Amino acid sequence: MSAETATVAEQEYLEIMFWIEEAGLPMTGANIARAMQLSPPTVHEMVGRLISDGYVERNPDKSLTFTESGREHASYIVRRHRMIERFLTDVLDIPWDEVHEEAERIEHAMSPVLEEKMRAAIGDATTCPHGHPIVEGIREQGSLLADVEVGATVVVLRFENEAEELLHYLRRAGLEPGVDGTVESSDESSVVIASADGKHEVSRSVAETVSVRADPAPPPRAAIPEQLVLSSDRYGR
Amino acid sequence: MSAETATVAEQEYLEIMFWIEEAGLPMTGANIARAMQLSPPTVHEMVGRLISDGYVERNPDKSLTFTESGREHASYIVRRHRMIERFLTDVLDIPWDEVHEEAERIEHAMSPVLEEKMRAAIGDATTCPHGHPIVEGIREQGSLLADVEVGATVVVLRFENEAEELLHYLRRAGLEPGVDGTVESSDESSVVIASADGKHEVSRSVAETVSVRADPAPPPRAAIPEQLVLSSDRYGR
DNA sequence: AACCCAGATTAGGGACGCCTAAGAAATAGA
DNA sequence: TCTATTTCTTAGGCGTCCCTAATCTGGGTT
Repeated sequence: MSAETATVAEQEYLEIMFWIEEAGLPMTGANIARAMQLSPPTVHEMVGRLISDGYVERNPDKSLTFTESGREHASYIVRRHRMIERFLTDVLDIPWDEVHEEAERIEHAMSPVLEEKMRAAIGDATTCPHGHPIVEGIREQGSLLADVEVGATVVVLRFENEAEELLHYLRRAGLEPGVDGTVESSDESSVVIASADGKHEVSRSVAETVSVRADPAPPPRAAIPEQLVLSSDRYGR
Repeated sequence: MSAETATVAEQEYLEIMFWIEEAGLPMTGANIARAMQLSPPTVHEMVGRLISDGYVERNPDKSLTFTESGREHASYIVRRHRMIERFLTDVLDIPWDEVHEEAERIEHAMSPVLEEKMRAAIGDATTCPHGHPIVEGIREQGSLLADVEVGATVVVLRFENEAEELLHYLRRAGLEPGVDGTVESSDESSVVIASADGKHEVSRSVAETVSVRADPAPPPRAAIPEQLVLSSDRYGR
């Protein structure tokens, strides 16, 4: 219950936890450890600090919940991260599949003045280059590309997983937020979107990390898929 | 003799040491401690690391000297710092008396890609906003404003001390690199430059931290003044 | 010669963030 | 229900970077 300001490491935890919550995954130590590639004891220790700093609470079932303050902090940090990504692509012309880790590093070294100037420089952009909202409350739910039936028209909303390897793959496939077209095929191995600038094929597992606006829209998924899972012990963001 | 890359802290030491050397002050533990506002034992310990990493050597008289590699590293870091300052003023429109500390923070969090893009964004600028060279070998020696005789014409080359408080003072006085005029008066308490846009008055002690091109030029100083000293136990940069 | 001083060095800690090893608890399968 | 797997937690460490207290050293002072 102290902390004038969260440390850099604390901010990184809050950021990851916000992603986990947003993705609908259970906010647990194990999931944080996987997402951050850290050992469970390390995460356990840090979660303890986050609790004593009043950002997080432990539920009876051991899962974690943000406090009011914690969610606000986390949300602010994540939105700032996205704003920086937008700055890096729009102002500095860095490819959108390379900005996530860059933003990760510089976001903890910026003064409020620099942040303000960056915001001014990106104009009225409201999403990060991967389609996530910079401002609150404008997130369109959408559907997962993997669930859309053949023949439906789709518009790519965003990429739910920002692991750089995945983004490289998506960029090579020619997909990015805003791309629109028709689902030409969809089977166990891959999904193909046909759009004005050609066909875009991605593996089915990757299609589970791409949110789209679809018409007709598929029925909502009963259970949220583990969109973030890169492998059994590795999540992306 | 290891270190694939210097740690953030090591880089900060190398940076300060480069400034100290450039200013002609003896490179000693005591001076580093004063410049960085750290305790002598802390500095001693880190200097030990810099030595074992091959950046620095200890002379018989206890003073320090860069190795070839050390000076290269330090020079690179300092020039990158100045490039970032230029980026912050020219691209993001941050006042030049606020960019030093900002650059200090973000310079250690940038990838080579970001660095390249920043360089591209500043165009052909060759100095930082305080007049220091971004590229090697273009440093004009100049004279200290405090030494220039009344009536001489002067062009401000650079500010030798980048302590933010000093920069604020200089900015309020309307001085910045490139300003030209005539020394209107110079006494124990202050120096006044008259230029097209009005008169600029600075205290004599501050005038000892301002390098100018003067005509006629004063004779070179026998001993270099402690341009960096802010107070007995505090140096600026 | 006894002294004083700045600077260098040694000794002993501390906070933070990370780890491995190993035990405890809970959940899921068979 | 009983075991197997996963998750949580405790214990004990490590590296980096910082600190205070105290001692050592090489010059100058008086």
